[in-house]
Amino acid sequence: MTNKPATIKEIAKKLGVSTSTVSRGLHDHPSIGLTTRMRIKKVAEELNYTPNQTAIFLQKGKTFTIGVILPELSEAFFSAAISGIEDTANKKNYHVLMAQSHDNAEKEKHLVEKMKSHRVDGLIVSVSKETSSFDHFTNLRKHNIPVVFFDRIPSLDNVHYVACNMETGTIEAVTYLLKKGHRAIAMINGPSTLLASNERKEGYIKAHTKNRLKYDPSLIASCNLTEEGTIKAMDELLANKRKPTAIVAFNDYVSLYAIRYARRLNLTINKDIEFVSYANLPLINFMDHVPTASVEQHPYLQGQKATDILLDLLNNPDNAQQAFYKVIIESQLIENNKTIGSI
Amino acid sequence: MTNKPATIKEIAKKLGVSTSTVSRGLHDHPSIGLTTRMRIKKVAEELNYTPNQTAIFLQKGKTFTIGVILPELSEAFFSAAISGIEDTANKKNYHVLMAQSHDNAEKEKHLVEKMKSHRVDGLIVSVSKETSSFDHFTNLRKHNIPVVFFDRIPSLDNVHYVACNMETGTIEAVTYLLKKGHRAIAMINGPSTLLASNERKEGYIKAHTKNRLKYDPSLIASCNLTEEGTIKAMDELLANKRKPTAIVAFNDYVSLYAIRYARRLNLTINKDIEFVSYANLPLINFMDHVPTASVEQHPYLQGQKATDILLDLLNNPDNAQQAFYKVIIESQLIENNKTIGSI
DNA sequence: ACTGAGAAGTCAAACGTTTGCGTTGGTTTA
DNA sequence: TAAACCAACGCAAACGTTTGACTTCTCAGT
Repeated sequence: MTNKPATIKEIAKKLGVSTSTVSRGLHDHPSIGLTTRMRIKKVAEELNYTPNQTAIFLQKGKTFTIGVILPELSEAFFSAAISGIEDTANKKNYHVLMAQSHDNAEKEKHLVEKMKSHRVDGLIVSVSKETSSFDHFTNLRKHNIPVVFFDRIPSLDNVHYVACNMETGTIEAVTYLLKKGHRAIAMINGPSTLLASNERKEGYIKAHTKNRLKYDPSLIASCNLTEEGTIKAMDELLANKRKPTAIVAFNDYVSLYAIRYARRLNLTINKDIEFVSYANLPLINFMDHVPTASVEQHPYLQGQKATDILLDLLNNPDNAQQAFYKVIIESQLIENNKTIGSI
Repeated sequence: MTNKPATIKEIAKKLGVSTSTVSRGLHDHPSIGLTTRMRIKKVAEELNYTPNQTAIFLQKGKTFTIGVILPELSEAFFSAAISGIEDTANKKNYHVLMAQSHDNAEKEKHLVEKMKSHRVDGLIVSVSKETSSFDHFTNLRKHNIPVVFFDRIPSLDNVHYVACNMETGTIEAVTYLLKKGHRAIAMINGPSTLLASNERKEGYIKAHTKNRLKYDPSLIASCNLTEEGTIKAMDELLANKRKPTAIVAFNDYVSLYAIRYARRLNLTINKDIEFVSYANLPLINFMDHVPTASVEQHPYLQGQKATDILLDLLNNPDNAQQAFYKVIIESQLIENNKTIGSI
């Protein structure tokens, strides 16, 4: 008997009223008398009634669900981001349908289809590394499904996005090192295909010119973000005529690879060479030899903002087609306060 | 025109057939002629038809969606687990509706309600630390919503779960230390309310008796898993008449807190005192002073298994009420191969 | 030429809600 | 006292699919 969930019909029958009355009663519609309203709610309680959302979805043509497609949940950055998404979505009674592309363009395409057929109200996406065509996203506009991108933004005009400006953080980082007296500051950058790499480079250059120092291109090395790539880049930089005394690394991992390698070369961290990096991973707190500072990219905040934007788009559909949200979160240099220090 | 998604009705009208024909045609029902079937599919393609899942849900009384409630996504363990859940669910064309309890019992209750009204077909749960009453879960049985727990299992009979057996891993860990010559092996355990704590304790004891050593209760300290708690436990253990030369810590974090504290006390890691721990977090690879081994709990695998079980339960509803899946994954000691070592 | 059997479709109900529009009675207004 | 009004509720359509039951047509078998 408690087998199938109770419906509005049953509670209507039990009270000898119509289903419409029950529906309105449950929603406190003014045209339903107070007494019947109470009786309805009482029976609903007794029968343990919970509205069947799928029916409501069908009827309203909305699902109150937002789809999230991101590359890889196990990356700390993304799990923090989805945490932000989830929290703010839930606050507004929206649900989150999540899926990972595993950085596979084909899979990403499929996921978009799935989300579409699931009739998500909107989509939040951080695109896969390998995605080169964005048709599956632009097509969504025809279906009136707004999309908000975060962090990994497609090179498209007319999209909503929130991203972190790496330039300012980089300027901070380089300036921080300059103030500490470093003059030969190198950078291990990421692949030049990434927007984020360019921002870093720009920041690096601007920080130098701002401080009336000339920018030395040979102090910037690119790498593919793997450990081997990092080592290559290190070799390249250390072989330079101007041997760097500080290095800005693309992210905390690259930085840790580099530090590990530097120590293998018997360089003393923070004496022979100092590191600054990006991401500000929590693991930093447990380590002895770490970058002295790290540029925080606020993944949780990015998730929050992206959700805010999407929800706004959903509630004011007119906004979606004309103006485009381009929210830039300023990255921020954070010094690592090492409780132990390098003993 | 491409505004609202195309429906089965429109394609029926366009072809001058009935909606049922279209529906059947799209599903390759034998009673629809090959030619019309083709025409149907062609028009569907043209109109860019994607079935409205919410309508299907309503009609079938199933949502092909599984709900996942877990404490905290930002914990590496859980993000790995949900990765496993998501991947296997997607493989079978199920969707994942995710939510975090943030270790808050009240919130967890709410989430269950939400999942219910969303008519998820089933639930995968890792219970919050603070949950003491499990009614909101047991009630689900009345609604025929199967639940599979993983990792954090409620102390209930008649539930499906997959968990990692900490006992074997602990035995391995202690034996590992014994073989290395340690005789005073301590343990920093978690709260005794956790099943996982008991398993660790059992393993600890069994490892000793197996090796014909007597078990010394004063070498086991409990802590609340915070840094302060860990320090307290360390103080307690180090003050013992038999000063431990090795410590098995509840998880990698506790272990890192303990190591940090030990170093502050000028103890040399791996000489004065050695650590072994649980979780096998990736960050271990980057650190100098780490537990020499760690018990892997296979979060991804747990997620996979839990999903497999749930899907089986969904497709064979009779299974759900009688037999209860109790899948135990053996934990496994993994030595940390430090590429640097403690210089 | 008649029956029976597929083949190929159609009809309509059902899933659980919501909502515009009607329908009641009863009370106020002029 | 009739016209007007309002509170309180019922009717039925609609959302997009699926599916059991029914219809029509064609053709083979006798």
